[in-house]
Amino acid sequence: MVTINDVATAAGVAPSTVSYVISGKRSISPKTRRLVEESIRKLGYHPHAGARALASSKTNVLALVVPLRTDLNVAVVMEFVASAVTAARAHDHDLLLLTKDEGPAALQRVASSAIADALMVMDVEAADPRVPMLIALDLPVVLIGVPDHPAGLSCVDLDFTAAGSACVAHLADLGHRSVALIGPSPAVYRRGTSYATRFLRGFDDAAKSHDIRATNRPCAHSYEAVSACLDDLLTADPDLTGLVVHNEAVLPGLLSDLRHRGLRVPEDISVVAVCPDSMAEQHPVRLTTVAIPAEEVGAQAVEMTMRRLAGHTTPEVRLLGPRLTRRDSTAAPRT
Amino acid sequence: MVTINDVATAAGVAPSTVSYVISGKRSISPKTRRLVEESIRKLGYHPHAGARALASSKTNVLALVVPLRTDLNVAVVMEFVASAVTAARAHDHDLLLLTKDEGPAALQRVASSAIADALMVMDVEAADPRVPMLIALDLPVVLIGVPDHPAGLSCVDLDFTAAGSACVAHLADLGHRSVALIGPSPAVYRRGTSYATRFLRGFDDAAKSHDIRATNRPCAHSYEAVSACLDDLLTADPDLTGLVVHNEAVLPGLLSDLRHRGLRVPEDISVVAVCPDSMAEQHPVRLTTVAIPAEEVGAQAVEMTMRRLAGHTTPEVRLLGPRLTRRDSTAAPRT
DNA sequence: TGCCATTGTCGATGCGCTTCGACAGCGGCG
DNA sequence: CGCCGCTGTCGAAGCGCATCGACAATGGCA
Repeated sequence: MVTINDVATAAGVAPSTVSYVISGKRSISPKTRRLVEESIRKLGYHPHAGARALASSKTNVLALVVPLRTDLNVAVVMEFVASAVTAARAHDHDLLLLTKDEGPAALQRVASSAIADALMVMDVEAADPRVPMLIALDLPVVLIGVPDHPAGLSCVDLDFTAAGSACVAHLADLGHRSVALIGPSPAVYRRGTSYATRFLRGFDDAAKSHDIRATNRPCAHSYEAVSACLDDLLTADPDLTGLVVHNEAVLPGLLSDLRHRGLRVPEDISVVAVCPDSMAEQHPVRLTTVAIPAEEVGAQAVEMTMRRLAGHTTPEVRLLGPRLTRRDSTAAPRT
Repeated sequence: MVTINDVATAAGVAPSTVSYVISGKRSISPKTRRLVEESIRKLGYHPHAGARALASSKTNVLALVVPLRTDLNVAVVMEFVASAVTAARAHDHDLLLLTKDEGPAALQRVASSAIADALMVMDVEAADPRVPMLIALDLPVVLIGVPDHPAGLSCVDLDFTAAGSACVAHLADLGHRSVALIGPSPAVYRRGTSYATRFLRGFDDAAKSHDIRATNRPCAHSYEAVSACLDDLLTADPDLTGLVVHNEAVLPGLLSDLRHRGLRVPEDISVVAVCPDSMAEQHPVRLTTVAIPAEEVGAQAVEMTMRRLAGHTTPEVRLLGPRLTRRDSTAAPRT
């Protein structure tokens, strides 16, 4: 293994000088800098991460806690993770992956073992048991999602309330008078995942203010569940002309079932989906969507984390404005 | 921060004794052990990861390199990652996530900074530029996928050749005489991803040995591509009765399009999909599948890695046998 | 009873790095 | 010309732990 001493010897300087060349924390003459940098390159020197962590109390590692369950969109999680990793690397940090399954204890462990410099936590529930622990932790923490009591924690998320409203507003503007929300699986609501509730609130509020009929129904992933869900909604209101789908996993089944029932999209029924833009084009009808900006959320989360690490201590809550893209799955209802 | 010294003082022993209690590398009297363990618990002691890494040259971290591209199934990658994280934790290791985008240099960096004890690399191409570098690395390395020249590296993967054969055999056994393979997107082949080629080989071999007509065609993700692909295949052979789909992303579009054409599954055409079992039930017709055992591959990869870390130096290549589950999308062709 | 092997514990050392105080050299100023 | 304040470099200390050799205490055996 190549150490800082090897580099120092090769360059004919003291080890501390090499350290200062690398960190830039003291001024170095151009000549010395060149000498040292050359030796580093020539020897292929990389500082030992453990030694560095020990001496400086910084690991240059960010820990990310992700949910593993499958009743929640895998593609979104993956997109988020990808973007977080990339953003972290851009700030010269690595990404350690933890799972929600490990519970609060894992967070303790990571914090007190000095494995990571900061925590990012996905899939935060309204009354998440991890929140009080995270607050006590005295590491920078950024939540993806917004719990009921974020206290001193930073949060970032799509503004789901606004997203719910945007979907309804779009349909209302097209002239629809009766719409339904097909929500996440019942398990998501049961868990108290806050985005589901927030979206529903936005949906209901907008329906009220636009004075249109609105119902909603959670829906599990299986084809049977989707089919039953549609049965319910269409029976309850045969005049239903607009569907808001806040559940990416059911989209294929749903569209297929609609066609099977002889309902054309968008002629007979309009569909607005809440999903990543990348999914919009994978269906026979290009979907009008409110995008889930997983990539942007990931980048923002990292950026907020880096700000905290840089000393900005005031927590922030960032809610990203929804972006609705009209494609081919929505139209004015037939009169 | 609580250090080993604090624990030692609290327990009235030397720091080294505490260390030995934790590592179990020397015998300790029951009395002392109890005393120390109690102090550890009481103080909430967790060894400092950096210090430990420095002193022992072990990080208890596994690095996993994943592909970020989206032309390859995200769900499979995610499932794999999830299983790897879980398995790693079961062995008291953490998982560091790297992306394929960072290229070979990132592997160098991780190795020579002693950030991780071993590397697991997904999405290995036939002539992957990372392979020679990995061989030179002198860290334990486990590849997910099989390159042309694995030299001294361990590999684990589904036996895609056998999987391709199994699909054809199943259709042939049902009485089909003409089948087609809808493969991954052209980009996957272009990249030289070995599983695509291996699957195709198994498919062709089995077709030959069962003496049935077989064609194949790569297919991109968009609905248009799927539709064009079906046009081609059905034009080329109107008597086509069996489809093998080695491309999870196109399944929804494909099934939808088949129905649109008036082709019923399985009455008019049988479909065998290669995908995770979890996807089989999400479609109107429950799909006969050869499972992509991402979870098992992840667990095996970690297990192989741990074996290497434990001193088993001989590399192994493990190919998991394919498992075909018959569901509702395959049947005998109408005569 | 005396010796040796075993068991259990302790101190000291060093892993590779960052960081702090010290200080030599130098130019600018009065 | 002499002093001061920079700039650039060095040496030493210490981060928290694992590990090695040393060694006291103990028990078994002759």
